[in-house]
Amino acid sequence: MPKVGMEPIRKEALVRATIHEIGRTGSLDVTVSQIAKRAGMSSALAHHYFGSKEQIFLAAMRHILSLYGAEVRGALVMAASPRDRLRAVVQANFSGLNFRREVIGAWLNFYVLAQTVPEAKRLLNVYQRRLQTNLVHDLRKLIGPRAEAAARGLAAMIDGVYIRQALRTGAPDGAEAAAMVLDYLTLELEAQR
Amino acid sequence: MPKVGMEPIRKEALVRATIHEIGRTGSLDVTVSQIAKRAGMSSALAHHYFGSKEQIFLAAMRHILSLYGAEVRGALVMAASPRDRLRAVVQANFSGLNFRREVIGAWLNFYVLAQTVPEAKRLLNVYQRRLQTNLVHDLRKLIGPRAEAAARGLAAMIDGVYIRQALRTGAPDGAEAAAMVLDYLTLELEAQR
Amino acid sequence: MPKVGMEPIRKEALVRATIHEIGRTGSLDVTVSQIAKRAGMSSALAHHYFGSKEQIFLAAMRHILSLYGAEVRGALVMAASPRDRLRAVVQANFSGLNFRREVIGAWLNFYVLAQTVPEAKRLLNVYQRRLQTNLVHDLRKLIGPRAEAAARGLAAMIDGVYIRQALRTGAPDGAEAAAMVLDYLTLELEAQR
Amino acid sequence: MPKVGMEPIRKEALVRATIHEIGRTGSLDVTVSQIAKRAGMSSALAHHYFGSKEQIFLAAMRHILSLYGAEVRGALVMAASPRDRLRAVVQANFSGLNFRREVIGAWLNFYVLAQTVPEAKRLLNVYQRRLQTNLVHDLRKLIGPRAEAAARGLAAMIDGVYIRQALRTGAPDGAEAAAMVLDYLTLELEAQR
DNA sequence: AATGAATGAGGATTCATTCAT
DNA sequence: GATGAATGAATCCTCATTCAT
Repeated sequence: MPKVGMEPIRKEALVRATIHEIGRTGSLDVTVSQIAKRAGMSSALAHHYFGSKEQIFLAAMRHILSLYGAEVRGALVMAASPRDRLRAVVQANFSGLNFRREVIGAWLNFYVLAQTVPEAKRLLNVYQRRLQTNLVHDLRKLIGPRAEAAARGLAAMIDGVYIRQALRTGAPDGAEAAAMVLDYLTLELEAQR
Repeated sequence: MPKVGMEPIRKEALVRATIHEIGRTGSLDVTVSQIAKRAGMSSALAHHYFGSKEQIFLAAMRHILSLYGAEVRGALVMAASPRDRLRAVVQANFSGLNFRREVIGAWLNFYVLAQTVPEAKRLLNVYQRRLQTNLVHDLRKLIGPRAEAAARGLAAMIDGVYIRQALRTGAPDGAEAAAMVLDYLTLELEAQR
Repeated sequence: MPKVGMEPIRKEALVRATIHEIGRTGSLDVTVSQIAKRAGMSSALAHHYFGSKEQIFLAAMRHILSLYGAEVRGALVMAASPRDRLRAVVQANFSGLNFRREVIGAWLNFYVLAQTVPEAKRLLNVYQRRLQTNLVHDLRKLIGPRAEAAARGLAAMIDGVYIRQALRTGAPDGAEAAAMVLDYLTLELEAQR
Repeated sequence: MPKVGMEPIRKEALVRATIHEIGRTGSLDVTVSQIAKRAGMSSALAHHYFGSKEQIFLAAMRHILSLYGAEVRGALVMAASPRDRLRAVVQANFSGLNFRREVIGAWLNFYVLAQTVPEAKRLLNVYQRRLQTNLVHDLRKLIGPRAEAAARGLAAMIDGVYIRQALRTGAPDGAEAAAMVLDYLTLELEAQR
């Protein structure tokens, strides 16, 4: 019987290494060899499992989006009121495994990848739509017809905070970042129209 | 007689071509040859004038930032009250030569370039600081100590709108984009604290 | 109990698959994996049985040459006169399992293989000598000293017909091919010198 | 003014080197680096001029076919009667720059190339059609309706002689090869039907 | 000023082959 | 007997950059 069951282990190692390398260099100009080396294997094996560099990148994206989704879902189970849920969603963007230096760097580069690779674009669109849906769902109960516009504003600010963090030096401060968006959320909720 | 005074002409052609190509491909993976070809010259000449690909990119960045600055200044001369000035600054981000498809694509990629090239990072920081200064200057008169935070929020949303536009298909709608940020500005100004 | 006696079965499957793949692609640029996959096993097993890709190719050659030899011998048992025997030999080249598309493609590539691999060259030389011997044996009885030259001419034409068929599209027409060589044979036999 | 006019020189050097290398190794498994090295340049330059390995191969094929065509045309100008012209065409196949070891090796491999590359197939078809036309043109005057079949036989034998020569060791003997085909030609011309 | 010529360095990808189980 | 795992060694091709003219 062959040595078996390595595939998921190797793939995960490669995905981690990819995120790490993209985050470290801040760029998609990462070689498969670099990634493979960091993951402790030959570049040939990386190709064996993923077929191409593009697929490796996409797997890394899916991983990040999946972590993100889990974080959001995790935050939501604890929230009761619409107000709490909104705050939870916002905070999930800046907590846990999400708002780490390397993930932020990777995220920025995925936006670039999406300019070229249709599947990357699709994945980002899925992410955006989910966020929008999540926000609108609760906003509507609180501010009615203005929910859509407010959700777009919140989503834009979240993305903006991410991209700006990519320029900063030093460790990201998730609390500070969340506070900024939460302030905006409060304004929207308290606006009297 | 030798051709004289070609340098600024050539350089400008290269800068334009660079922005165009980055915008077109949505990526920094643009070859010097592509750029030079579009600018109507050989890649050797491009190197002759700029020395390296990195310098070409930086010149393109400076060009975009300079266009941006001019647009903002132009908008400010017509504005009288702090409120008008704030609206003018916001709108300048989404009007004229700024909020075009190719410029948006280039902008996104400059954030990536800044991860690797210190001078690019410096340039983006200058841009951010100016925007912040501009906003705070007038916000302070209207909302006092909350000016700093509000300015950061506005700047983040502006960047977020840019990055999100990069994912969209079709021509950018500057008016719609500006409206989103102006709504947020209004909220900040009307907040009662 | 271990599976026994698999070796000949596996080997034959590999040989068939090799001929098929070489014929299909019309080239020796066939990977061991492709061959093994078609033969329903892993490429590791292919190596286990044959030791190297070269040995797989050589086994395929031997297989084809052996089919060829059987076809010729089979044709000869039914022939009585020298004239009949000559016609039988010629026809055997273009009948049965020989003049099939994939075998023709493989044959052409074996000539290429023979340029590099001595054993392949040796095998093709054996084939050529046998054909020559067969033809001369009967030709001598009919046309005496001109037998050698005529045999060389016939053999050359046979090979030429093969190589030309490799360029054609569509199914090979063995009857037509045989007729061409038989016409030439008739000329040699009827020549009056 | 730039250093200029190298292109045809480089291209020709590459074509020669390609034929040499294919002939030497007897295979298409020749690397661009090998070819470029023999042609006295970097592999990058080879790509610069030809774009791809396939194009280099095709250029080599065209070169050989063009030499071949020139040889045939050269032989025809001196021939007067149909009989002379036929002999001239046959002999041209085995004289001059054609029936050299390396060219023969290349020729064989072009048949293999034609299995994969459509343009290579087209080129070989052109060659075959021209030869056929040449032969039929004069044969018809001498043997009427049998011309077509006889031309096919002659062409097949010529190709067969080539492929068989590829197996031999030592320098090709053009005279001997031509004699074999000329004998067959004589038979066709003298056949009484 | 301008460019064709030229290359070194590198990168994705492939594949025959070996190994551990 | 059988195979998934694993890799070293290639190979094609690209590209920023330099140079001679």
